[in-house]
Amino acid sequence: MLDQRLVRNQPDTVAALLRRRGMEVDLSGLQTIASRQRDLEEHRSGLQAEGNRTGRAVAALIRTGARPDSDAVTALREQGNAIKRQVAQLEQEEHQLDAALRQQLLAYPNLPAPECPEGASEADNVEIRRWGEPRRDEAFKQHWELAETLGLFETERSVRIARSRFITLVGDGARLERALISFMLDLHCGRGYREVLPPVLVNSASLTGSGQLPKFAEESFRCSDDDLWLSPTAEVPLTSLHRGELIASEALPLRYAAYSPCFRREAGSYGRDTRGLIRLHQFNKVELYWFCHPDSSGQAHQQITADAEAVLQALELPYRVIELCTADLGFSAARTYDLEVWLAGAGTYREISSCSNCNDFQARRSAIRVKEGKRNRLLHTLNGSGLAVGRTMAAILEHYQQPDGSVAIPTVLQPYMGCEQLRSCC
RNA sequence: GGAGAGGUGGCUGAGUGGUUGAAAGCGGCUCCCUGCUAAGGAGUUACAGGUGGCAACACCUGUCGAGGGUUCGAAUCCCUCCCUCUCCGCCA
Repeated sequence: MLDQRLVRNQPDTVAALLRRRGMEVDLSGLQTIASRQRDLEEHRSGLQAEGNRTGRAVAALIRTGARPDSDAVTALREQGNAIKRQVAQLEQEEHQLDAALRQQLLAYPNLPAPECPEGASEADNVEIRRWGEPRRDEAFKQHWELAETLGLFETERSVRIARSRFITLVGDGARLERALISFMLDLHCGRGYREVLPPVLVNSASLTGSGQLPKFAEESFRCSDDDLWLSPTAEVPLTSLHRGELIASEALPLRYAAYSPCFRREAGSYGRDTRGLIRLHQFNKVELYWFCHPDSSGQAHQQITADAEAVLQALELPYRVIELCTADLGFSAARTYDLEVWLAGAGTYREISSCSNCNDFQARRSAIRVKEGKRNRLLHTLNGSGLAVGRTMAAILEHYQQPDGSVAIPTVLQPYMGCEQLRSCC
């Protein structure tokens, strides 16, 4: 959520920053509401002060022996009633303004960081670095072809169970998925992250706190009887893990690694990535999440990205790091690095992780602050996939495929798999 | 799901209509004292919004689970909701 003080005092600055994201907005209406709300609050609290004085005057009179039904007391009571009526009227208007203000503020995305490269579309994203050597061979198969030979998942039968864009992993496929999850969690926990296994159903307040609501309701599956939603990413429960809290600065940074299944409607992606593990309504992900001091989130962003890269490096999968330009930033992010893994079969780099600094955007929505001496400040939050598990499996299958149709298991995964390669079993 | 109990500051826990934003204790912080340690003494210690000030800070309003209501005045009375605990039932 944007800082309403910033909107009130410097609407032009805010509008200019939103313009960098490609949004043409007129904030004058919002500013008017914010200013009126403040004026109203000032007026109302002054009246309430007067009412409080009236109440104290009654108490003083009664204490000094005046009868409760005496003229002096009656007069004060009427005065109190008159004030109360005025306050009630002002409060009603103020509540309406509060609600309108919050509703509008919640709909605006985060402001891009100054370092975020300007751009008009994803074509303007900037490649930062590459790691590893992509394997290129026209004969390479795509991961779903390999998976079919190896018997790793069921496609048609998954439609029977749920519907399209759901997958059922079986045999070595199921085992490989589980191995990847364990491996990623072990790696991150060894590097200082605390493991979390969060609820998969989350309430509306949690989705609002991390930025999915109110704008992106159509992207999530909803259990409408209960004000619960299937979480689209562990970022949602992790943000709300500390929602409403005031945290001692010595406790920061808090770093969490959470495995969770993720559920997304993928509205508007009909026909894209219809085969394989790339785009599903349900997928597994290990998510990294930081609550950090507002002065150190820039550094933290480099670190969380490096932590996600560590997974790809350990698996020896070639990838590149892309910095998203202002036009391609997610709603809550001020700055984002995407990791794109090389898919040898598809012959292309595909997003496998997104590491974002959300600065105080989610912290303001979720009221998460740090206590620093006498002062309280909103802290900063960062999130990064470490990694999307299904896409990691796809990359492994394509990168480690052998001419004989088998797939080698990366060395670090072998203890988790109990084998060195996947072969057609049946 | 049924029956009961309860939600007060960082924590424990008083408080049933009038300077109670809240006793007391613990914890934290500052200072003093004592070779060190232990112990002791004094003070201080909630959050949000707003106004003024360069600032330290001062002042106003709100907040005792949330939202309504009664009253000149509510932590305290009434209503609704949420949550926690205990017992029973059900269940992996």
